[in-house]
Amino acid sequence: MGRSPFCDEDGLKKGPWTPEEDQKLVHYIHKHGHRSWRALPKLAGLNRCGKSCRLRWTNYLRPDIKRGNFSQDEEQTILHLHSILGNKWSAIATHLPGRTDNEIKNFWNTHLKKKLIQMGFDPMTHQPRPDPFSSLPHLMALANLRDLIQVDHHHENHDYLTRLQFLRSLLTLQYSTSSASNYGNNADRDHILMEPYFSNMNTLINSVQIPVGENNNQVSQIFSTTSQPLHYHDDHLDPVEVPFSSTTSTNSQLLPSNLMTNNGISTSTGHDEIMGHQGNNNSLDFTSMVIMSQGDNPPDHHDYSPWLFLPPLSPSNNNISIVNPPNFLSSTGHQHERSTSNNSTIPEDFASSSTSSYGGPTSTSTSSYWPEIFLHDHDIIS
DNA sequence: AATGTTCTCAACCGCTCAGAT
DNA sequence: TATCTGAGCGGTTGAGAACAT
Repeated sequence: MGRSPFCDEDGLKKGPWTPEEDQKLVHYIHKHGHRSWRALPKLAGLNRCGKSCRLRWTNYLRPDIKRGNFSQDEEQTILHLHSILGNKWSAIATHLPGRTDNEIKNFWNTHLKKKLIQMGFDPMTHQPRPDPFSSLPHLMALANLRDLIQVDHHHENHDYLTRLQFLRSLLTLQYSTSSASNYGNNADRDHILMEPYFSNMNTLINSVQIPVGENNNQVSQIFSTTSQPLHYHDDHLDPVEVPFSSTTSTNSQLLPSNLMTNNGISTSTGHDEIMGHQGNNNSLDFTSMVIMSQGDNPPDHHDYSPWLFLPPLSPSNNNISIVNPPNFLSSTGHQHERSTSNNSTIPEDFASSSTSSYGGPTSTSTSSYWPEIFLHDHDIIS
């Protein structure tokens, strides 16, 4: 591990230490101590800089260094101290005899941070993440999500069940990307994007109100088999609203590259954007995915917020459609009227079934600033 | 078995700060 | 007081190990 050997411009060696170098360093320090790290290498016969010698000694060669895995007690101590001190690794290390700041830092970055995230805590604040739905548009930007969502619906009370199913799909996605730790590929990126959801899974689940007296078997059924796909049965599932709050126009950066083409359409609603392919017939084709965000409502317009529809979730219908609010601005600034959308940003079969929801929040919406996501009962995977 | 991907952690880099001059 | 110097700290890197396909 570490770096390959090479020398700096002064001809001093860098990279991994050899056993011979270690021996020289240990021997010298045992005999003379290390009053001056700068002078030490020359005196010890090492072709290294003093800084490198100090690091090697303090992080590896020091006789009181403890090796091996961190114990449960040590782990708890690190978590506790980190919640108080933050990334003050040297300060934390003073409470863990035999452990170096570097070792603790590495342990934090490779284990404890992930652990906290998976438990639903912010690794920096150690607090549960607030507003679990706040980044839902980011979630929707993941094209593959649809392919991961499996619905098992047997119950008429589909509101909370659908929400749970939605969360269940998140779990699936989390499992599929949880091994990613770097930022270098799409899977990693997806995991990073999804992390707010993953990290908040418990909060998300707890946020779903299960009606008193409901049969919790439904719930346990959804979550009991996180590695098994659920199966979809019901043909008629009413829309369910999933609120989420505002995002910024940088959302477009989160879109899959296949939507960032010249055919891509960006409808700007002040701060927010919707992206999708321009398909045949000048219609928006969101068969791949759709990103949706909460738009501001300028005072002179009724509602600029686009509405995202996750339509017909069925094996026979793979479309994800976008339906515009009464008025919205295109990327060119042209204002579109609801009435001019015949040809057609609104799928005909969809428009009729969801007209009652246009033009503003429905009676069940909790906030006019919350666009609605309609999870329909045909789609989301076979 | 070969190849690709992810994880681990030793080591480096750049910066800050305290003490000396 | 201003400047210099060395030690230490936190963030980052990247080779090799471990794991997955």
